[in-house]
Amino acid sequence: MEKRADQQQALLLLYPALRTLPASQLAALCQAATPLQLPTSREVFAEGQTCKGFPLILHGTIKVVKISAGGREILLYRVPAGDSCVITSSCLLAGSPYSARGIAETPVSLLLLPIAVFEELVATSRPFRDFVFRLFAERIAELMQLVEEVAFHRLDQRLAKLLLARGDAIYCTHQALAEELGSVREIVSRLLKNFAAAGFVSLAREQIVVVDRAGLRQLADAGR
Amino acid sequence: MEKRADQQQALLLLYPALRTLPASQLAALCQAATPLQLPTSREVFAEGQTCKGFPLILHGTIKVVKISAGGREILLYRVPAGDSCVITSSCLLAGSPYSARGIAETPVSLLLLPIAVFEELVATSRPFRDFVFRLFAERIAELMQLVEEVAFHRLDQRLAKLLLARGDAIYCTHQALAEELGSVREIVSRLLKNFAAAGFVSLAREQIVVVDRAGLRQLADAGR
DNA sequence: CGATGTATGTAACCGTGGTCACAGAGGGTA
DNA sequence: TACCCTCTGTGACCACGGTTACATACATCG
Repeated sequence: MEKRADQQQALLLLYPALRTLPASQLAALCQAATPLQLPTSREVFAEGQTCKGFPLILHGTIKVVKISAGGREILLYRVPAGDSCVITSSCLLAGSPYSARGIAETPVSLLLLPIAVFEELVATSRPFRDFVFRLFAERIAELMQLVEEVAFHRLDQRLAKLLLARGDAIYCTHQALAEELGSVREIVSRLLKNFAAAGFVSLAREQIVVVDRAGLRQLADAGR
Repeated sequence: MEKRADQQQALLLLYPALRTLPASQLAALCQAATPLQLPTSREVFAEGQTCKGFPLILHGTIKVVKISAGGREILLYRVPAGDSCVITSSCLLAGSPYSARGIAETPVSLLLLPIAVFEELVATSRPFRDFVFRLFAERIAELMQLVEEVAFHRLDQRLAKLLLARGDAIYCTHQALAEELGSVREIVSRLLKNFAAAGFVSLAREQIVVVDRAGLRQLADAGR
């Protein structure tokens, strides 16, 4: 099978933790895993749902969000290729249901490892175990940081930081930025207008160009 | 050593995950661990610090908080006896520094496991591994919930929820409640006054008695 | 070309919650 | 008793950000 061999290659490139596995175990793993393709905007998992396996993401990114009663949305974190969605791991390991929604931000292809396979890997492979722990640790640190920002930082600072993290030319709608921040479109538009007036960015339809990174940086870091 | 035997007893009671260890390994573990006593308000770890070991808490509770530039504080979670501070685990496993502060809320006694011992336990003991994973999973779920609440819920709702979780008679200052919520004393006082006016609670110095749980509940759950 | 849908600009309005500045009140100690 | 310290009450004030309600711009498609 050409296809399957390619898949193994891709897997090893993205997940160095799997490189130390004996070839037989790797083959067994690929055998047992379910490959899945998800279109953009497809819901990967819903809040309150129990979970089916441990996903290894090969292409694309998944966003994990909380949605408020009023329909507002906030991004908790992203899961890019090479990572796995720890919220899923959470469920696997604690047996608790999901507490957020996962949505494919791009077309996504992933391998879904059955729970039994996952548990065996964690038990037998030190690199894989380290990989999983590291994922947990990073998510926890990110989430703690997010709590601090939501609780203590003004929206303009959070928006500035978001823009800085996105590179110099950002192609997305104000609505999308608002959802990432847990706010609403009008406010993001207003703040962006201020940024433009201050010469930090220039605006066009579905496009924000960062002109003065230093200025934005200073705003984002004000009072820390 | 009487003392050491007692310690092992306490450990097994609080940490069922350790019960399956062979006696020899358990003894070695207790041998290698450093017992620590911390007074109330002692800082257990600071933000940005790298970490010394994996703590098993025998008595008391530790609170983990973020502190804003302006000195305001928000509680991320508590670590009671029988748990371990996963933020520490995080650091252990990811090698990253702490991203929050830990403070003893009561007098605390704990055993600090050296990293090597912790890693061996995780590698060899399925119950211990499950225990650690479960801690991670629970913290992540809690933190996601916290993000949602801070981002989308009004302070009166969050305060109501906090009171409900604390039982019928709550002995603490408004300042302490404010710090738990990431707010300030004046606002908590104002909201409590409203609660009292609505007949939900009765107030005295360092004391809040919940009179109408149903009323508080309804407020806390409004719009979900 | 006009029509429709999506993204953006923008103004008026106001509720929540944070800041500041005090005034009392309760409780312990000299 | 007088003193002091902590906790609480309270009012004025205001900034941030969310809501509502439109008006425009821009793009795609029939």
